[in-house]
Amino acid sequence: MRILLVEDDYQLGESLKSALSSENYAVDLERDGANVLPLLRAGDYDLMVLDLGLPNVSGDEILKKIRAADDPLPVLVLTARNTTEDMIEGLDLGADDYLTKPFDIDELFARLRSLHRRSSGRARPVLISGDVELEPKTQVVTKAGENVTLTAKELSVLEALMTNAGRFVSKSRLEEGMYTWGDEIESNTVEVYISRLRKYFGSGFIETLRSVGYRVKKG
Amino acid sequence: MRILLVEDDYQLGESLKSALSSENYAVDLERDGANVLPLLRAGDYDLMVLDLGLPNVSGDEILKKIRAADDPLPVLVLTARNTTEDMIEGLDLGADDYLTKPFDIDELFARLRSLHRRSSGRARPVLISGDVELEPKTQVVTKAGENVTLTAKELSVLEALMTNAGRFVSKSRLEEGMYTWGDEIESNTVEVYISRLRKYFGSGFIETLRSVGYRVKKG
DNA sequence: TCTAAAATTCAGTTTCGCTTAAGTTGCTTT
DNA sequence: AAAGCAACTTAAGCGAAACTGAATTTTAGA
Repeated sequence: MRILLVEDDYQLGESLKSALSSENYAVDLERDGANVLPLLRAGDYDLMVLDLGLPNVSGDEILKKIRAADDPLPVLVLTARNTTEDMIEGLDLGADDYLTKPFDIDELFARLRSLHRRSSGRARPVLISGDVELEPKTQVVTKAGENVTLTAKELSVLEALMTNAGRFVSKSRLEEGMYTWGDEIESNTVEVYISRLRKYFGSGFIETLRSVGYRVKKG
Repeated sequence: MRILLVEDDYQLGESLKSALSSENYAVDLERDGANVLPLLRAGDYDLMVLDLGLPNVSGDEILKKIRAADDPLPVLVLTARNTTEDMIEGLDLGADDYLTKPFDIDELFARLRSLHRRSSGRARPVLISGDVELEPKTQVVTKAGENVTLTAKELSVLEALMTNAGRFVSKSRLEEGMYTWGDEIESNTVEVYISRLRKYFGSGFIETLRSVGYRVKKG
């Protein structure tokens, strides 16, 4: 799950980033509003968290442009303002949700989960492939009803595969879900995790297509 | 997937080329800006990566001309400049994306994927020929509803045929989709893959026209 | 700070897709 | 009808890609 976090305050930005990372999001932190649109164009983000109080380009501007371009990216807006008027204005601009500082970090998490659920095809709380089930919200995984405990990265790979059940997911795509850009990794980490997942779920669970990617079967 | 890589720096050019090749792109590397337009005219490229700091003809010029000619080719610009102004100027000239040196190779990959998805996502839902369907984005192929798993090169040939359904596609055209120019291979590889595809989809699926090429029927 | 678990790297092994090559089939032309 | 050429098919070797167990490094929690 990739998030673009746009926040100019250094302190807040870094701490939000690490909090989100520990919730298992892949986070890119951007401080300069002017870079946001190019980043979005390139980035394949699932969500954006946008501070409205930016220098250079205002958050409002960014939002307007995104929506003008018909980009359906879910956006959660952060702001210091807190009057009802401001809030309504923000939502009218195309924000999907709104949070006023100071806020509770867990509330942010909850809202992000909800946003994501809403955007990624509504009522599908549980991912299923064969006898393996994954509940994204609680990150609980079961095989044939039995609980399986996975580590964060194992989950990240599994989730990427299962949300794309039936389709091949490339190695680099899987890496994207695990890492923030610039974490340059020159290794076979993905392969290792694929190997681990097969140990948990059986060797037939994940199919390999050489030099294309991996997939799990649908349903 | 064919990419035209325009980069005058020898070192960088070569290493980018090999990196892109290993990501399964067919890459042509051009060092001289003056050759770019003729190449584009001939080349059938899906993407272009353009360094702005070229000798002879400047990258800006090239971009301008391409857009003036209404060529919708997705272009990613590379440059050493990195001020916001330059970036915006680049985008205004018609670049679809922008990356400043030094950059992370994985970021480049991500951006290219995204570029391609955007440009091809526009008008290429599913390719259909008879009871065979191919979803280019996900690389999923079905015959009469049944899933068929193809290898990377098999897919490459099939995709080329199906995007040109109803028309004959020459052998060398099919090779282009699989290889980088200069790899000029004197062999019957294409024939081998045609043979394989017929095994999967029936001998009537692909029609041969001697010394012209192959085609699948439209719709 | 220390320790255990997780993440990552490394290296040896295995697998499988690509290519080649050689023999066969089947058009086409004289 | 025969020759010549293009396409078809099959099978095998090679090499790149993937797999996996274990060692090493990093991280997070006590």
